[in-house]
Amino acid sequence: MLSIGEVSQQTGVSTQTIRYYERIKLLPEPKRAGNNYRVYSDSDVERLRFVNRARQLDFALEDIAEILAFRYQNAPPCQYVMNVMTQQITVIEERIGDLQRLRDELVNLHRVGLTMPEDIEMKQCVCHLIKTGQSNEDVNDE
Amino acid sequence: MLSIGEVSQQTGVSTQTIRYYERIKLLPEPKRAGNNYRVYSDSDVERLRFVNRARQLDFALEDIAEILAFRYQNAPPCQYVMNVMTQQITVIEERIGDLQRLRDELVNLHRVGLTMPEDIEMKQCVCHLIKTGQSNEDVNDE
DNA sequence: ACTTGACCTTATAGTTACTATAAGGTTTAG
DNA sequence: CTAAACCTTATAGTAACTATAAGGTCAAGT
Ligand SMILES: [Zn+2]
Ligand SMILES: [Zn+2]
Ligand SMILES: [Zn+2]
Ligand SMILES: [Zn+2]
Repeated sequence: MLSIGEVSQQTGVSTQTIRYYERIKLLPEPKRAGNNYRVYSDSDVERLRFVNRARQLDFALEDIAEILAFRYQNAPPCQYVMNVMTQQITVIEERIGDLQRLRDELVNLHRVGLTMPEDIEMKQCVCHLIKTGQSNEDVNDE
Repeated sequence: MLSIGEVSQQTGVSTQTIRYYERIKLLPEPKRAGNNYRVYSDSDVERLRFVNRARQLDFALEDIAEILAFRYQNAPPCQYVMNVMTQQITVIEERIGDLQRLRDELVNLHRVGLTMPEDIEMKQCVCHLIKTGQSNEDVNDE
C-alpha cells in the first residue's frame, strides 16, 4: 500500500497527473487512509503502469480507456489493440515525414541566411525567406 | 481589398483562425466595410501569409509575434530569426528521434502480436505487451 | 415581395493532456 | 513549537485552434 507520492516515484508519473487520471475516470478512486490520503494497492499501481506505458507509445487517453474497459469486461481487446497500433504507426510515420520535410526546409533557410550579409534595412533578411517561402538559390527578389 | 472568406481561400487559413490571430493581436484589426464586414488590404494579407508560412515551419505564435514586432520597429530581426531557426531545428530533430523510436517499438509490438493466437481468456494478449513493456522475444510470461 | 442559401458578425465553450496556483490540512524531525 | 515535506480540493492556465450558438447581410431565384 503506497501513498500517491510513492506511486509517483515508482512509476515516474507526477502526482498531479495521477489525480488528473482519477478525475477523468481513467483510474478508479483509490482507498483512503484515516487522514483522507489516497492509498494505492498493487493493482492500482499496475493499472497506472499500463496507462503510462501506453502513453509512452503515444496512445490517446481515450484509446487507453477503451482498452481498459475491454479488459475490465473480460472481453478480449486484442484485435482492438492491434488496430489501434496499426493506426498509430501510420499516424506516427506521417508525422515523421512531415517533420523531416520541415527540418530540411529549415536547414535550407538557415544555410541561405548564413550566406547573407548582416542587414539593417532588412532588404535581404531571413524574414523575407520565411515570408516568401523560397528556400533555394533565388534570393534576389524585390 | 478582400473579405475574410476570400483571404481564407487565398491563404489556406480558416476564417476562424484569422479571427483568432486578430484576437490575440498577432494581426492588426482590419478596416471594416459599411456592413461591418472585415476588409483586408494587401499588406494585411501579406502579414497573414508570413504568419502562415512561419507556422508551417512550426514556429510558435509567440516567436512569430516577436519577429513581427522587430519588423514593425524597423529593427533587424535577422539574428533573432536565425537563433529561433537553430533552436527549432534541434527541437524537431529530437522529436523525429523520439517518434522513430516510438514507431520501432510499436512495429515490434505489432509483429509480436501477430504471432500470438487469438486468445479469449487474455493470457497472451497484446495488452500484456503494452503493460510490461517488453517488445522482444520473451513472450512467455506468467 | 419573399425566401433560400451563402456569406458575415460576436461571444463563449470545448479540445488534449497536462501543469500551475491557491489555500489549506497532516505528519515528522529538530 | 515550528518548519519542512507531505497530503487535500478547487480552479485556472497552457497552445493553437475548432466548434457552437444566435444572429445580421446580401445576392439570386421564383
Ligand atoms: Zn489484448
Ligand atoms: Zn526581413
Ligand atoms: Zn530577418
Ligand atoms: Zn491482456
